[in-house]
Amino acid sequence: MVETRSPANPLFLRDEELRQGIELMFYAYRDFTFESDQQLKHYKLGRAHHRALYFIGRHPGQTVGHLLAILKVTKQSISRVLKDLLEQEYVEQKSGARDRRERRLFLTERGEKLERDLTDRQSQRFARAYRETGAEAVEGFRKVLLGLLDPTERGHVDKRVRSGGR
Amino acid sequence: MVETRSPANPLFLRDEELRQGIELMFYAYRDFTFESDQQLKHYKLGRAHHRALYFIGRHPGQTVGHLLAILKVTKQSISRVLKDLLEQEYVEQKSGARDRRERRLFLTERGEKLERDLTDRQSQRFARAYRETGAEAVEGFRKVLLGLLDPTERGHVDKRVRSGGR
DNA sequence: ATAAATAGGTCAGTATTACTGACGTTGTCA
DNA sequence: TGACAACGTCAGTAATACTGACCTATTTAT
Repeated sequence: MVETRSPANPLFLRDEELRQGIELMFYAYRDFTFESDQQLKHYKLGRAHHRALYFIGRHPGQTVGHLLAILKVTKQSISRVLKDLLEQEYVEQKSGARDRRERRLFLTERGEKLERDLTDRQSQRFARAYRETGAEAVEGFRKVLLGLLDPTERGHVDKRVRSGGR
Repeated sequence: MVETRSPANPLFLRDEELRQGIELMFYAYRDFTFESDQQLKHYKLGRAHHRALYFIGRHPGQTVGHLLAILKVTKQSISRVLKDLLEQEYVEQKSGARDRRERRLFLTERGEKLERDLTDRQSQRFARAYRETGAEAVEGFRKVLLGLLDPTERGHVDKRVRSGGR
């Protein structure tokens, strides 16, 4: 390792630069999730519930399968979370009009309120960061995050994100 | 909710913009962790082991307490991970020269090799994203990530990251 | 010299998230 | 009617992380 850390080595900057990115990503995600995780405790819910609430709110009427594809977890894993959210009436299901096997997911009023309560903290964090760094930095931020995605995912995510959820 | 989504509402862009950031962050982190998580299975280790290996490699000789402050977990939580890494001789401890209560942590040769193996995938992902988006975007990316940190953390993290681990 | 504080470890119990594999129901479609 | 798809569920397991209590070794302040 010593040689790749030598300032004389042209690989130094590159490796160092990449590691700085990795680390910043870790630290930012750590702090980004912290506040809403705290908030979730009051409701006796976990981070997985927030994720589900968020994406159901973002893509109202999506199917369970679509949610699974976004979160990349198993259906056994989401089923517990969804069960909790349905029981506590944060989420409701309607069977698909065209294909009645599908269960399309929607937030209830109550669910929308909870989702906002949880996401607001994260939004405020982003608002602060955006305000402090400016539009140009934000544009770079978005570009790099998109670049970090799996190439196969990039198209879907870009479309999903840009369309504002619909 | 409808009113905040109206294009006529000046809050529309803002809220939408913030949510796009939140989502991109989720998607990027999801993909960012996936590959090394797969790799970790071969070694029968988990993501927490990678995190410990990474930061021990990054800050050789740091104390257990320092590692805890970085990862923000409890000592009971890190102890299992550290025990595994010590047993499998990826990490070694040396008691502090000045304060012998401290156990300073170092990667072994073996540990460095494993750490590189795991982190390389993530570095390559960053390298690709950086290459595709350019230096200006990368600068913005870093700025925004720093801005997302807890204000109390920002100083420490910035210093840690910029100093290249030492 | 001794008491308090610090660094670290450990035991016990619990919760959350997530996994694999198997099986069942309902509904679509050829 | 039979294959397949969307979804749910049962059972078992694993990883991560938590709280709380208690212990040792060592440093530091009185």
